[in-house]
Amino acid sequence: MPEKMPPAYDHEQVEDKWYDYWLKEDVPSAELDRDREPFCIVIPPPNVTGSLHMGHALDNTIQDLLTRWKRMQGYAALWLPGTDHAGIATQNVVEKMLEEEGKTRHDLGREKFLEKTWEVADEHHDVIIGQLQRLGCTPDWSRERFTLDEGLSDAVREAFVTLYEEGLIYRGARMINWCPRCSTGLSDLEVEHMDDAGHFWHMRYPSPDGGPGVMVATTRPETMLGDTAVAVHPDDERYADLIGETVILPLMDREIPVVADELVDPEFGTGAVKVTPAHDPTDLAIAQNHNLDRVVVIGEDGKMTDESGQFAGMDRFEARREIVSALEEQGLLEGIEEHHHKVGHCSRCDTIVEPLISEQWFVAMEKLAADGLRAVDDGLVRFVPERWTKVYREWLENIEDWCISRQLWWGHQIPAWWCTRCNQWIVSREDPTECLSCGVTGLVQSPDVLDTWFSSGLWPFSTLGWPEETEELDFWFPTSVLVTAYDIIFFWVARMIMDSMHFMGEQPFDNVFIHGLVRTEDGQKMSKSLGTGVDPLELIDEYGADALRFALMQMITHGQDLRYSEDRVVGARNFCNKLWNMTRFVTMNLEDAPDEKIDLSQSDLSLADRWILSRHHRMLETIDRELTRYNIAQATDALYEHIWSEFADWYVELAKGDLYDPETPDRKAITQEVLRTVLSGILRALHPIMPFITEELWHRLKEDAGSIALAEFPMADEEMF
RNA sequence: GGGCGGAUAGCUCAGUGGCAAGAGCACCUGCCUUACACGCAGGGGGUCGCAGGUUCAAGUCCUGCUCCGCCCACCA
Repeated sequence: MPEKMPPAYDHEQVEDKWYDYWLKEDVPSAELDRDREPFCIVIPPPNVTGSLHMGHALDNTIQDLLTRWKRMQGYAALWLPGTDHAGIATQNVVEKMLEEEGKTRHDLGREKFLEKTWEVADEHHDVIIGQLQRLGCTPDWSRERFTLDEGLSDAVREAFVTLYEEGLIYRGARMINWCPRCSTGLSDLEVEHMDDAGHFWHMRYPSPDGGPGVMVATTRPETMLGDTAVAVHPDDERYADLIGETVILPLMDREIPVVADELVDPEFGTGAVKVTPAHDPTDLAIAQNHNLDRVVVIGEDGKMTDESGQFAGMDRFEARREIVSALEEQGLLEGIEEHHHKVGHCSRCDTIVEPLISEQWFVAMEKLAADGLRAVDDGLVRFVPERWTKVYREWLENIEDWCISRQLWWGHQIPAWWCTRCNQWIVSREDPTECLSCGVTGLVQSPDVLDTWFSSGLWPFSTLGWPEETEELDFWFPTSVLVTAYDIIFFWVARMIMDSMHFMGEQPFDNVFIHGLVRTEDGQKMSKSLGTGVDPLELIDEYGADALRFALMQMITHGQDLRYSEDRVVGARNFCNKLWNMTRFVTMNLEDAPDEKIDLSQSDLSLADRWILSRHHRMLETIDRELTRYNIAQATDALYEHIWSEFADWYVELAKGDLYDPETPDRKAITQEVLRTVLSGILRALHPIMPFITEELWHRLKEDAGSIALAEFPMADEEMF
């Protein structure tokens, strides 16, 4: 006899027990079994920058649900877990910790700083794994990976060297986004363009003969110190006479030419553009058309360089103020307008980025992008919902080369060594001890590390063993589905597809299921720093993991952001209680059930029996159909509706008549069989969403069934009835 | 400047051209009926953003517009 069930479900009595049981029973482990169909999901590796938020809870519940569902259907289902070192993000977290002690990373030095970062990363890793387990997630822990572990580092090196050998990675001086605070180059994606309130300063560059010269307008007066020309549109009649002439650059007393260039928009500002080739991408393009000099006036530290005359050494924004007042004193400032414009900020530390010409490593994107486009054009990768394909396409069609080197410490150091004698880079799979050309020893490795997304791009195959030709790759690759939010389609999804097409010759995954972001009840972004974040663990403590999972799965929409509301979790907790009490009722009424299982297909079923069995079948079909289409909320709702409105409200109520009538023992036996059959089917179907309570209730039901064998739980590929 | 998404009950949202538009929460009225008050039975509440059009039939398809949100882009 099972112990008596209390009248309310208490998740705390259940959850840890079953997670330990799953580990003991090896439930998460995926067996490479060629007699079964492969199914594989690789986790979007959480950053080891902190703990998991609601978005992770959502994303990982979906993956756990899909994995459990496939596992129950008999697939060789692998959900491969891991974490991401998250280069710049983690480095920033550690730098902020040091800042509180009044230190910078340079006070520690590279080695000590990395030691500290490993400590922080390990700590966060353990928190993250604990959180996934509390959530009930069952990825195959024996295959867990980290983007900085040995195997993945080998994969990174293999990818880098191969691309270099193919001429797809090159080093060059190009204009990039520079964060003076992080003191590193950034990729275009790592810059957030924010609509900042600024000013539009109109200033006059007079003619050498003392004439009026030309009026230019700028939002960044400090760059004027590096001007080497003024540009106007070739067809702009206002300035026709000036083209080919020169003007005097104020404050620097430099004579600079007026050039004509199609890139100038005559409608904007004064129609005359000050040209600062070293600090603006458009200006650089103009400079290249006219062979203009580049004068670097802003350094990597965000301070004015020695080329800045009297402003040398000033912070760039201090210089801006000083220059404006200096121009004003000289009567050359002819107007200030309020001006809202997009200003690039470092996505990690919010500092205003500075466009600089810098020597960096780049990935040439043209060929890779073509491969990436082919993947969707040939239907190798399918986005769900389909509309994201267009977003993906448009990004790839307009892509620029990718700056992959970072002047940071936390990450994969670039496998390139400088030979001072030959003045060339040696890029190699093995750490070279001497120059391959001249044999000189004492080569120095580039101190730079790779953009963190370089390693994540390889994730779907590096985690399965690439560049080794492993059995795992052969069996599980391409993986089945990638589950992620839309905000990293460019950063990550696109790069995985390109890399996979390039290195593996096939797609990394057949489907990409894109979901939205979890927002607060009033639609704000959830953010720890804004205090709008909700900690999934607190909800699990209060309502249980199953309630949280169920609520999240009910809220999923296709690529639409979802608003989190605690009411949903309360509702899901109530649903758990309903389920608990349904099972309590059924087990109480099964105590005197016959020892022999009744074959319902040979029984004289009542209308109610036939109705609930048919509804039950319909529900199972709906689940399968909707999950196949990634309509997770629809599947979840179908369960809820069937369990509560059909089974509990109607069948269980109707069953009471038969159960309590001593005159009709045959009827009662059939009813008992139907109750047991439908309830066990419900528990199985619900298990991928609510694994803890269903496992508990299943075992209670099974115990109660005595000698009658129920199909093994949670395997559902056996006969349901 | 380009692109995308949304606008359906007080709130959050389902709704895959066709029975009288749905759910959860909230609200109202009864019920502690021995599985469950985290519950049961019942109820009120919507000109489906606006204007046209296609169709026997439109919340659903087409066109235009309004408002909200997001993404991309080197307009100084």
